[in-house]
Amino acid sequence: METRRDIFQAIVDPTRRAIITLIALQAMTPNAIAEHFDTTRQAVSKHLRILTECELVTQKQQGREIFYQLEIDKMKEIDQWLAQFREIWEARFNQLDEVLATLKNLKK
Amino acid sequence: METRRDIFQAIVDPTRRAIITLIALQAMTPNAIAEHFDTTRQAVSKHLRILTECELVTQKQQGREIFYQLEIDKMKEIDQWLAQFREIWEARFNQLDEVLATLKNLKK
DNA sequence: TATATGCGCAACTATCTGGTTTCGCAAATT
DNA sequence: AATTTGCGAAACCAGATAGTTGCGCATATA
Repeated sequence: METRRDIFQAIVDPTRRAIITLIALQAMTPNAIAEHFDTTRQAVSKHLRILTECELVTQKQQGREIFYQLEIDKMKEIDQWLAQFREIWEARFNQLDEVLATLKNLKK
Repeated sequence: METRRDIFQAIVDPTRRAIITLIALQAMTPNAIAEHFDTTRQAVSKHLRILTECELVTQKQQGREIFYQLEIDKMKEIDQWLAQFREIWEARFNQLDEVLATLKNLKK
């Protein structure tokens, strides 16, 4: 198996998804994050390391505290992967639209 | 750790993502899918089982062959999760827009 | 009927995962 | 200067993951 980190690896864990949502709007310290979960700071620290390796998160030191911040643009990579399926949704939607238009014309 | 299957679990594996893309447009048999990868049919079968458990894939028997089809609507769940971040992107885009408008007015 | 083919399931294995506890370092507080 | 606080890194562990091989069953072909 590959051991390389990618964005999908980052979001597979439910705790990690919750962390991402938590820090989406404001940077937080590991301790502050850990308070939101039933787990230790060290466990959160490990999640943050993985998120950092995926470049989904950056840190800025402030005294002895480290604030972790979401690099939200990185989330767009998932959006880009989804694009291929969105095309299919839209194609089907248009097909349905045509069917409805045809039915409408037949009624005339 | 949870053992429950969710859509994120389905897409974390690169082979599984490739399978999803492969069968997005037309249903395929395990053998046909396996031909596209450097792995055995049994391994593909295991992936298909996981995808089925996630309700991302359905099967239809045709003689001794089983065709696996993507339930593309299920992919929308990822899209829904992404929506919260898309809101942030758009909010920032609008902020930028305002800044540009302000600059424009100052020039007048 | 005998043989081919397509398939899922079970057993086994190496590796990855997410968690814990323990530790040491640096910054803040006393 | 001594203690407390915030943090990451390392060692360890149970469980999950993705792959393999071997098997039995059902359908198609000879």
